[in-house]
Amino acid sequence: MAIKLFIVDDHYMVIEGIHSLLAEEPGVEWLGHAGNADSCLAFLQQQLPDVILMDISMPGMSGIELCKLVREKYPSVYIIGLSTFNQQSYIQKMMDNGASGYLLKNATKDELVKALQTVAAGKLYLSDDVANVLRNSDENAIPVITRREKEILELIADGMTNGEIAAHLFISVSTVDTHRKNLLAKFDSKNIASLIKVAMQMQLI
Amino acid sequence: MAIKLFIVDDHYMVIEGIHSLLAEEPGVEWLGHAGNADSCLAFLQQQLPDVILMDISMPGMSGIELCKLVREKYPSVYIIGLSTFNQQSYIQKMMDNGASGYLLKNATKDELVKALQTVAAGKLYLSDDVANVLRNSDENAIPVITRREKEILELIADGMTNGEIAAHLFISVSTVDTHRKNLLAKFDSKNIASLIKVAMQMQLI
DNA sequence: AAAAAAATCATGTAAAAAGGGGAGTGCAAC
DNA sequence: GTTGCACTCCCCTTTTTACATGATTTTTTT
Repeated sequence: MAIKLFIVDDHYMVIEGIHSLLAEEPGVEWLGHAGNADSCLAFLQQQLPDVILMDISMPGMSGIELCKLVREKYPSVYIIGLSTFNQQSYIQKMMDNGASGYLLKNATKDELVKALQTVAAGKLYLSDDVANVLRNSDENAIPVITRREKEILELIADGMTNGEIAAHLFISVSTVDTHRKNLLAKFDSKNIASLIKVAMQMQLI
Repeated sequence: MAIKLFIVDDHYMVIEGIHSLLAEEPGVEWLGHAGNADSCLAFLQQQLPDVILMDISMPGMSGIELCKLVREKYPSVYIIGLSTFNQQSYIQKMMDNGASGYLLKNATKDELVKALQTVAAGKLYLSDDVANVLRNSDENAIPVITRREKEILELIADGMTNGEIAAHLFISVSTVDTHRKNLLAKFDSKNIASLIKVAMQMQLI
């Protein structure tokens, strides 16, 4: 039986490219595409594909969030993340949210077909590039930070001092200082400059 | 006469998408594609297209640099920048380096064709989205920083203190402090945290 | 209900950055 | 041949951060 495929990507050229690549492929049935999360969710109420190819960066709700939502509502639908760069932060979040695979947009037709078949069979598919990034993720693992810490991290990045943040959140300067210290420790940074740099590289800001 | 088109993009799916979109288009002649800057330059020694669609982010030499090189060597070849996001930093650099247009990868077929025709006629093409980003670039203009300032900015982002930077560059702490102050002024930031954030958003680090 | 994690607050010292000023040198463009 | 710019250096004051150490309360998880 053919694999029923749906695509969510806001880049028309990519959709057209995949469509064209798979047009001659007998084992794949093209159900359609969506340009954003809402269209995708609307489509799923009508019809369920076997596999969704999902871009991680989209306007509005990101693929990361959409992936979680879809997997909760429709556990039978497998998801393959799709993006241009292999940053561990993205891949990690996508896999944590229930994706079954991850493809880079420079993948070949063979990789694409293999990924679809592997994932449709209920297995995980990661290209070599992507797997390597995840393998080295021990050293570059994204620190687990709390809601409050993230909130304060963002205020710091906006240029606010401890005093300003304290006033803004109606808490004491000491508390802000503690959060700041915990952030530095979690990111293994010795000052705010490198903290901000690393946090931004990890897409946390 | 048909527009002779060449594409440089490391994303196979995008090349395939554009190829598919333009397959039925009579006014466009598909010369081929390259996956990186070197292949592109090699191709140009054999044959000159009228227009190159060029991805700005590629492994090895970026589209920004390649654009400059191609325009210097082959002024008759017009270039359209191509990327997934419309960040003023990218667009600006591309246009500064002689590009004749800029397309987002979510462009429609109509936009694509129009861009090709406009650019092939020697005019500039910017989609509305892109033009708006450039129009608002007065407020968000990228500060002009000197070589030394950039060097010091990067060391700051790596977590070094003024003293450490001074020792590293064999200059006095006062000098580093001056550069630091000038950086804060140029970026209109009141502390290093926001400086690093803004500089990273502008792709300067 | 107990255990674990998160959020809150405090005191104190030392180090670094922010903010203000002024000033000399070398180099390239006009 | 002077104007402008980049780079260099110094002094001073105030503010903010970094580091150490300890503790209470609230929330979440098991």
